[in-house]
Amino acid sequence: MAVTDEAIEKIKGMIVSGALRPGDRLPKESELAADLGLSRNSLREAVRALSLIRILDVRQGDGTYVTSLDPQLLLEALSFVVDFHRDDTVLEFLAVRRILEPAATAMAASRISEQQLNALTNQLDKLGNDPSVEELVACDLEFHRGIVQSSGNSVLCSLLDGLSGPTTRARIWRGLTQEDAVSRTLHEHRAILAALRDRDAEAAKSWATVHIASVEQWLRSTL
Amino acid sequence: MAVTDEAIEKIKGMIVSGALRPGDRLPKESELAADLGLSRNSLREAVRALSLIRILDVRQGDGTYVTSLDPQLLLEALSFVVDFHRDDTVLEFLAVRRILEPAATAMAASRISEQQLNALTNQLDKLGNDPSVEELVACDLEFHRGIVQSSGNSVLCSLLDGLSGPTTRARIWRGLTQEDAVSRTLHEHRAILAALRDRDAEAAKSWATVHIASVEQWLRSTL
DNA sequence: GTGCCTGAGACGTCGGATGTCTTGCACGAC
DNA sequence: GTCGTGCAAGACATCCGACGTCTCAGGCAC
Repeated sequence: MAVTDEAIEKIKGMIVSGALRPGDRLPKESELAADLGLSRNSLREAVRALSLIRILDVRQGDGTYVTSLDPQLLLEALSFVVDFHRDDTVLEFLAVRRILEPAATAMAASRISEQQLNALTNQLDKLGNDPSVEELVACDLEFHRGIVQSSGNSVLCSLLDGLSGPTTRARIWRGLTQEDAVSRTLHEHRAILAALRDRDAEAAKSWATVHIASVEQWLRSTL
Repeated sequence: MAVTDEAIEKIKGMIVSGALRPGDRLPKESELAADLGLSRNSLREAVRALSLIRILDVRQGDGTYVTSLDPQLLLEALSFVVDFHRDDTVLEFLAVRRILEPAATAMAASRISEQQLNALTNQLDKLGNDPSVEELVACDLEFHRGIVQSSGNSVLCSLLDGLSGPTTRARIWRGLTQEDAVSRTLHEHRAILAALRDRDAEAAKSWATVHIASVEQWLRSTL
């Protein structure tokens, strides 16, 4: 194994074993390189790789630190990876989202706060009845993110956030080519929100499924 | 933005835009560095970071290539990230798995081949009635992976593969501390397999839920 | 035709030099 | 005494050039 890969594993080991805790500062590059037995150049490759996936946080002029290691932060790297997927796998991502999002919405039904419900309502009201496609899709993302956050599971939330990225483009195409898509989306959002307000997990789940399935069906028919 | 980060973005852009396709070979380091306007060292940091998440594949003495970009390959990086999570978030991972795995099992019910069913049967038979805990957990992983592969969604499959890692340890603890866990697991596996053979998606889903929920419940009670 | 050998090409690693940024401290004005 | 400015140290950012190691292809011997 290359020395850089060894260094990656060793740093990973230090964190997993607890020798380095979230927020801790690493020894300076030259020291750490000497400790691990490699050059500073090679060590930097390892550090850079770990910082790309949000394990380390390097601050020029200051030092290198272990991040909080929150699921949210680490799964952020997921969206970077997901960006690379080509359009022919969008359907698979969408299928996964169709599994997760209704479940998250159902979970949210029993946990969402009045405050959050009002915030979602305001958000939908503000959008009006005839938004642009871009506005609608942005609102769509925000709406679902708000609900999923209320599921209380940060891993689930981050995962959906990462998966939603690649389907965003698909939703924009749909809005541009399918005429009733906008009004249908608005209607479905209202229905989901109403179900949440009723604390009706089953209804919320069903509406969420319908909501995503309609995108999926459209996409499947156009590919 | 640092030159290395710029390089990462530029390489990413070349791939996403299609200028570089899966399997393509990159210009040699010195050339690419010159093209992108940075030193070879800095470029190498970018390449190393992208190879950690399986975007690039560097082969010493040969060259640097774009990987296949399969969902399977890219989500493999997920397990690397997941390794960093501390035990207090295992429950959240397990909750996500409890959503995905039953859904995947249900999908498999209508698609799984006779051949695959027989393979799973053999696998369970080979394990016998009194396996060691380690054997059981290894078999458990293999069993579920086989089923999820039959769901026909490679994104789903890779995602579950990545999520299953951190819960593995939990399952081992359980096997060691809860006496009837082994026999119960064996029984549940048989039940899932029987449901699949009957092409009964609903039953398969329910058994899969029960299967995971029992681990989850035990874990929740011991933390 | 087969197999070994060799050389070119490309990545792997290293050491050092210089630039840039952050931070903390000391000094001086108010 | 307090606040603000300026300097200096520490740490990361970037670069250059050199040498080691590995892979692969082509030539040569059998």
